[in-house]
Amino acid sequence: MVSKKSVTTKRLELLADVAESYYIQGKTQASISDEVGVTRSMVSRLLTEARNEGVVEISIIRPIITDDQIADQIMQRFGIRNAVIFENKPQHASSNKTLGQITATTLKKYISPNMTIGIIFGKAVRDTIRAFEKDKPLNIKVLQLFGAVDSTSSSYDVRELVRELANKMGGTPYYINAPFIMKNPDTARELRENIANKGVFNLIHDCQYILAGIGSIHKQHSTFYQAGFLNDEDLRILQQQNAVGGMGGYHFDIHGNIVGQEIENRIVGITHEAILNNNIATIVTARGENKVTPILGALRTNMVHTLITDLETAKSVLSLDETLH
Amino acid sequence: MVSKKSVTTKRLELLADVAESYYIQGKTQASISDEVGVTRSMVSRLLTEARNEGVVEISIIRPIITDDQIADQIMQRFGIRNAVIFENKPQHASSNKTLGQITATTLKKYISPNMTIGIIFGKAVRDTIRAFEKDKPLNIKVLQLFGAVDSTSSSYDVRELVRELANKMGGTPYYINAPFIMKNPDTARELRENIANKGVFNLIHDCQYILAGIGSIHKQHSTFYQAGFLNDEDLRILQQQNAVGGMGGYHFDIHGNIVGQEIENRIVGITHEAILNNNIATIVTARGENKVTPILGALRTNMVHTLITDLETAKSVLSLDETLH
DNA sequence: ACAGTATTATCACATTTGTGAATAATCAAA
DNA sequence: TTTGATTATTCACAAATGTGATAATACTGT
Repeated sequence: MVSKKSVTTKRLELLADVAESYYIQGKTQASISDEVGVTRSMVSRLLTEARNEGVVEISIIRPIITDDQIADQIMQRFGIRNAVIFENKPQHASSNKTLGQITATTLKKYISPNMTIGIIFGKAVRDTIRAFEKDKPLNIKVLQLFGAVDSTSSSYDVRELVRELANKMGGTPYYINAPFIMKNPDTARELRENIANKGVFNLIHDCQYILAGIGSIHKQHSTFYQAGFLNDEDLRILQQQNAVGGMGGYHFDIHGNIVGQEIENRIVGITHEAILNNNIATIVTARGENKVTPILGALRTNMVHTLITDLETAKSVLSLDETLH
Repeated sequence: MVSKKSVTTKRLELLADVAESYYIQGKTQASISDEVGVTRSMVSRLLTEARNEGVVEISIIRPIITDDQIADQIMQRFGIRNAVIFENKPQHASSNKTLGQITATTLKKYISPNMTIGIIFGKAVRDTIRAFEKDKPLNIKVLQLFGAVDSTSSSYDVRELVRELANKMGGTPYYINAPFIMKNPDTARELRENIANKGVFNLIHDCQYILAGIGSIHKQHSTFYQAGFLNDEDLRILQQQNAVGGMGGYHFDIHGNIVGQEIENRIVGITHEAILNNNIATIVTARGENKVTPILGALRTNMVHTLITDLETAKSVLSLDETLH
């Protein structure tokens, strides 16, 4: 029982010790050979063995490169306040993960103590929250802006996201205790006005920033559809009204007009008017081929403050904008 | 806009390129200097710069060392089938994380395609699932064995855990759509029999393994209490009956007798009888000072198949067992 | 205990790397 | 354009590392 495996483990320990002395503590192989009690030559050989055995893990952290020219173009063309466009690095990392990282970094620049921010969920927002690194507690109120209780089939739980971000910011989460969409507009209104949700809806007026993803309204790409938030009928209605995408509960067409009002009425969450009235800065994060049209629509609504995307997507949005004016 | 930051970024890119050539591709500094077009001396200096700037991240992966002697003692003393006891490494890593890793590894040895397994949540189980590394899809049914919908204040979401493990095993999650505990035993029974949960409860009979954490019943340590699953009154009842710990919905005293039956009756989940009858192999993972007594109680119930813990805890359990026979 | 195998030590030498100091090139701002 | 300041080059040498060949030692299984 102590035979074969035990020897291997002991060896791995030795390799780890030697590797740590060398790579982490920066000792010379000669000094390590003294401490460990083997030849210096052997230390050299142990080090290569350590790397072969996977005891040493070396990773290179590449900077995220932004393209400020294209960002300026986007800002000017659509009259938005800020744009962050990062270059895609095909071989190195997942663009979605990078989008999350750079969105998290951007968000961090915006927030300051005691702020109130809201989140409109989506996969990019999830990636942002995951990439967000905790540091100083900032006492920030993090509001869930749309209901979502039944995330059984979804790949993320909205409450959990709100909680995680609040935790990382050293703040407080505020949930909406309701489903995303109801059958009846009256029920939706009732839930918005329900005492359990009163807190969040009152706080919305204090919101300085909203972190938002953009949703597609095609079955194949819509996470909201896949998560069961929207059903076939809902999508059909939206498509009929020429919706090209949405942010949480409201939708817009390619010209940036708000459409699908009757869907919005049935949704438990912040209305698009609230965002316009309160002049909240909306930070929008999205990327990918199937997000080009939705992003263009969103930019034209004049509700976007900051757009964060990758170069590929940004270029497509610009050229699509030129085609469809 | 392209000035200062852009230079820095360019520099970081260079550092990353050089570091990758050197550390990852294993090129010599001389050959790198040719490619990049700088002096060889400069390459040497760039490499140290890269490490100082945090461009190069080196980590040493230490083997987890197990103590098979103590494991044998535990197995013999309590008549359980397997025990994995790992040595604590004070300086190197969090023991909780290590517990998760070794539990995940052990679990991986047990499972094979098309199995059905159940999970009884807890912090150690969360850490296990987080540490579990996805590889071949095994088509495993992962059952949530206890209800839990209102995890607002909890640091983990049970559904999410079930989903994540199922995903990592390439299988299917089965949820219990109910709260953990009800006020009324009849409501609990009703929920167990409810069509929405029928699926899970039927599948329990196919369960080969259960991954379980052990809960404390003291306010300060009980995650279930902190998560609002159990309230003051519940804990009081359990303490009155000399409960020392629990696994999901059932509790036991220091002698391994099942207690708190009326609490168990109000809980929506698998009963302790089901586990005994079906002869399911229960893999228990827990560690820490405040888990010593609960672990001892659990071992004495004869429902534990495998115990995974650290050396410190294992020793305490053994000596406590000698004191209290 | 012993043969056979695997591992490490020993030694010697070639490569590779680190570093100081002086010089040259580059760059930003006046 | 000139001037400081920063940054890289050049060169030379010391220090550290990699590696082959052989001898010594440790380990395994019978």
